[in-house]
Amino acid sequence: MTRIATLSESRDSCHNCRLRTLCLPDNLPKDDIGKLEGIVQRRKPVSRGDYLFQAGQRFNSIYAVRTGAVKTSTLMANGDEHISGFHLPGEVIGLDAIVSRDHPSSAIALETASICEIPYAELETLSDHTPSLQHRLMRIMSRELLAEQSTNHLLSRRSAEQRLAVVLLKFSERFAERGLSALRFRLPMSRLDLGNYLGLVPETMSRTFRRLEEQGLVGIAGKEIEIVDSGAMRALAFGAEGSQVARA
Amino acid sequence: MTRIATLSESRDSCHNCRLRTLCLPDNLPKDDIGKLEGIVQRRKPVSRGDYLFQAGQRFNSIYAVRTGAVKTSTLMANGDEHISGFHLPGEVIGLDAIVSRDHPSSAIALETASICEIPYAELETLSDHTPSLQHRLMRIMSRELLAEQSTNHLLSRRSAEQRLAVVLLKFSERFAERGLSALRFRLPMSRLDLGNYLGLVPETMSRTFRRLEEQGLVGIAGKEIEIVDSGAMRALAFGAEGSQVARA
DNA sequence: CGTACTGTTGATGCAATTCAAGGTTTGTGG
DNA sequence: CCACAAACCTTGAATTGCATCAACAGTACG
Repeated sequence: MTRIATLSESRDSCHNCRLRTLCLPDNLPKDDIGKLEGIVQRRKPVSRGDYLFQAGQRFNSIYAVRTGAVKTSTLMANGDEHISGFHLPGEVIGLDAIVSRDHPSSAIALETASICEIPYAELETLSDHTPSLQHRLMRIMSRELLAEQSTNHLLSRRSAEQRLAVVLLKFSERFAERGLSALRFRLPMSRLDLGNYLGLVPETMSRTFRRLEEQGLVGIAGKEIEIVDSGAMRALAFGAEGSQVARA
Repeated sequence: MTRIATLSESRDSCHNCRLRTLCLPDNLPKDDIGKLEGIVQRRKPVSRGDYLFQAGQRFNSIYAVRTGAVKTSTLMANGDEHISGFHLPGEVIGLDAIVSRDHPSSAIALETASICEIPYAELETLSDHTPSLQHRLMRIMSRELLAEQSTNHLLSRRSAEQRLAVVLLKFSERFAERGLSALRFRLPMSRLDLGNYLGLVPETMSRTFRRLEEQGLVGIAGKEIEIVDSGAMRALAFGAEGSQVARA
C-alpha cells in the first residue's frame, strides 16, 4: 500500500508536483495520492503540433498537463477548425469524452509539453472505494463547467476589444495561479488560434491588439504580453463603469 | 433496504418516472434507484418566474426538472442578464456550483414546473459507497460539458440564421428524446430570452425567424414551431456553403 | 536561404445593432 | 368578462463593427 519512493519517482511524483493543488491530487489524503500515483503514466514529452488524442478516437484516458500548453479543437462540417480551449499545467483534458465512447475533440500540443496520462477505467475503479478522489473529480468537472460557461458568456454579444481584454485577463489570472507573473507573460498560442477561439478573424485580432496598445492598456511584443493598466482592462472587460473591484 | 412502495410513492417514484433514462437513475440497478429515491425531495410545483435558487445563494442541492422548463442566468457587471441555458424535463441543474460554496447562476421557471431537489451532501454520501451512482454522476457532468461546448461552438462566428437553425434543431432533438414530436413543438421561452442566449437582439430574432419562414424552412406561430424542411435546416445549420465560410 | 506560416495594413461591403415607433399578446383587477 | 397596463414582438431606416479582399512584411525552420 505505502510505496517507497525512489529518487526518480520522487522527482516526478504527484506528492511533490508543484501543480498538485490545481490538479487531481488537491485535497487528497497522502495515502490516496499514493494510490493515484500508482495509475498515472508519465509519458515522454510531446512536441509542438503533436496530438495527445484525435477526435473520433476511442476514449481510454484523461490527460493532465504538467508543462507546456495544449489546445483542444473540433473539426466543423465544412472542414474548418474550431478551438474550444487552451490548457495550462495542472489542467485536465478529455473529461468531455466520458459520456460517449469516443473523444469529441482533438488535443494538440502548442509547444513542447509533458503530460500525465490517467487510464479512465483504472481511475474509475480506484475512485469506487476512494471517496476523496471521487469528490475531487466532481469538483474538477464542476470547475470545467464553470470555465465553459464563462467562455459562452465571453462570446455572447461582446465587442472584439472586450473579448480580447477578457481573455488576456483570464490568462493573467491563470498564470498567477501557477506562480508566474500576472502582469508579464507569454501567450502560448498564435494569434490565429486565439482569434479562432474568440470568434474573430486574424485581421481583427491584429487591429484589436493594436488598439489596446494605443490606449495604453497593454504592451505587446509578439507573444509577450504586458498588462499595463489592469484597472482599465477590467473596466473594459467587465461592464461599462469602474473596475469591478471598486465595489465592496 | 428494500422499501415498500405506497401508492403515492409509486406514482412519483424514480422507478416509474418516464424520464429515468435521461435523469440520474439511468443505468442504476433497482436497489440503487431505491436508495436514490430515499434522498430525493419532490417539491410542490413552482410557477413562471419563480426562482429555484439565486446566484450567490449557498449551494445545498442540485435540482432535476420533472415537468415544465427552467432557464439559468447570471447578472453581468452592468446589470444585464445573460442566459446560460434552458433546461427541459430530465435535466439536472446546479452542477456548476459544486466547486464553490455558492451558486454562480440563478435558476428561474419559464412556466409552471415540478422539480426534484437532491441535497448534495446526501448524494455525495450515498455515492461514496454506490459506484453505479458515482459513474452516472460523472457521465451527467460530462454530458453537460459537451452541451456547453456545443453552445460555445454555436456562438463562435455563425450568422444569426445559422444560430437560430442550430438551436431549433437542438430543441427538436431534445423534445424527441422526451417522446414528443420532433417536427412540431412549443418553445418554452420568449424571443427575448432566446435572443439573449444566442447573443442576438430581439429585432434580429424577429427578422431571422421571418427569413427562415420565408425560405420555407419552418412554420412559426408565436411560440409554436414547425420544422418544415429539416434537410434544408440541417444544411443551413451545419452545412458547407451557408453564407459565411465557404472555402476549398 | 528559400518556402511556408504568421502577422500587419488599408479599402470596401455587409450583417447585425441601434434608434424609433407602432402593434400584439399576456396577465390582472375591477 | 372587460379594461387596461405591461410585457413582448414586429417593422423600417440609419449606423457601425467586423469580415472580406488584397497585398505585403516578418518569422520560423527544415
